[in-house]
Amino acid sequence: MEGSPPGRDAKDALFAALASVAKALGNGHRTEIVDVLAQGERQVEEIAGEIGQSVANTSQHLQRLTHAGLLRPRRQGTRVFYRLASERVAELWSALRDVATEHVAEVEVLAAAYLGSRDGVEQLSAAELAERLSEGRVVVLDVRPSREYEAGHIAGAESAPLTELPELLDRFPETAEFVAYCRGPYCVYADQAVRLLRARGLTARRLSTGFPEWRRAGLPVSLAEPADRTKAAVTAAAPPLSAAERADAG
Amino acid sequence: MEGSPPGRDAKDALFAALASVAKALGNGHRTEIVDVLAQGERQVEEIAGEIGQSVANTSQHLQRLTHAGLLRPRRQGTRVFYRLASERVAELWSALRDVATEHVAEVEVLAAAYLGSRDGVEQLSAAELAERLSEGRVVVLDVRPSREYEAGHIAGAESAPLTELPELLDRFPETAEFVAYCRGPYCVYADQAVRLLRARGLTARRLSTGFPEWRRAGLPVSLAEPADRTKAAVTAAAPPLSAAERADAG
DNA sequence: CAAGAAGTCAAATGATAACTTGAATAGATT
DNA sequence: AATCTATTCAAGTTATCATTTGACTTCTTG
Repeated sequence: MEGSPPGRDAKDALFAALASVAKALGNGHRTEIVDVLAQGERQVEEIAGEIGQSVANTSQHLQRLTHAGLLRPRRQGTRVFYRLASERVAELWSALRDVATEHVAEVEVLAAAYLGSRDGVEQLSAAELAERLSEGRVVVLDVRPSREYEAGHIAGAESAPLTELPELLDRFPETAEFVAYCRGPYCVYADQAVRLLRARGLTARRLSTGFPEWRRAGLPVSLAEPADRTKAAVTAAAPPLSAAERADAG
Repeated sequence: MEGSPPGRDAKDALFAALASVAKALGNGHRTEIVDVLAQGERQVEEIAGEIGQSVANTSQHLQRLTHAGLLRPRRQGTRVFYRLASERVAELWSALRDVATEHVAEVEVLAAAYLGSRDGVEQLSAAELAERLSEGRVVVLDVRPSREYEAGHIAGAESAPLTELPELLDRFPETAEFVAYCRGPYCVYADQAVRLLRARGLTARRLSTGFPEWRRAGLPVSLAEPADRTKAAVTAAAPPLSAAERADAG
């Protein structure tokens, strides 16, 4: 081997640092964490429940994500709330997910295995939904846990967590055109909601993406007051999601 | 531990598959490869030279990137040309780089160590350059190796590889406003060109990003004919970059 | 068909990652 | 101060990764 050109070590170090961010995302549990945190901040135990891992292990994953610059923790008493470091982290996650969807054939198979057959689950793009919404022609159902709805939702959407969905249906005319959405393209709630509605003979589709993508696209939303201090206190006072609520969420 | 909720394994498998793409980018040499291939296709030995690694090792990295869906190889005789699987892969790389730049403090330090002091190297955004360019007020210098210029460059730019830059300067008026660009924000060529020009008392700045970002922004470019077959033959017939040309490129 | 060139494969080694378990903080509550 | 709770730290095990070396395959050229 001939001698390395000058700057080789510095260049390697620079690119290794750039790659460190990808490394942090290079684990299924950690991508799941980012996906959850794209909906809003969470404390360690809640995240552990979402990803089905021990608290200790989850804590280590959270540390790695934090050191990689992807998360920003916030202490409050004995609790630590984690959130994405910025909106661009959510954009990075979307870009990653889209490339994987487009170029990794395996993803399609695994998505079908997780979400169930998508035969009867017709999709709708954000642009299409925005148009129909402005014409008042649809009933939009946010099927995420109610806490996520409260933190922010598509303007005009109704909160309809899956468990409560059947009882809520009386409110709407049978001829309504329903659109369900949840956390993102690989969130099961929306698929399940559409299947439930269609099984009752109603017209229903799902938004192809989720709330974070909708908001980033600059489409109309209703957000919780950005008064962080007081809002944070309220959030902390609320009970964490029950095991039933968070189990198997996507 | 209580039993896992149904769908947990399937969900883990799905997110692991999504994370596999990040894993592929989670190595400095592989991010360097992606950065190089964002300029156009290359054969294995050239890539090995660019990243300063053995051909065998480079080949393995290329395999990993390919299996992750990020690259698409093309055989031609005994040679194998690698290219990015799609434009979105380049977008993913940009998103990753931007998040790292924004949130990893270390990057700034390492960039300074690699690129040298940026005190005298003023930057210019793509939007600013586009405006000045349309008014004909600047001389735009593409300081990448000439082969990359030929594959595609900013409309109106002159090819000025660093080694030839000094001799080319006679062509331009001393009062000209120079803007240099190369592969991306962490490409050394542009910084070196700006320092060289300024040392001669000329007015020079660098484009803050690089050619791939310019093209993706939809700004005006000159591209080699997209007649892939014939063009590929021509490219293959051309000699690979010399060690001097590719050494220390960024 | 033999020789050469470009890539890939396979085995071996040292380094890093993921998860579990049990202990240690740090702030809240009594 | 003593106790409780949420989170983090530390150690240990098994698995995966990066790199080198040398052999192997495949296509081209004489």
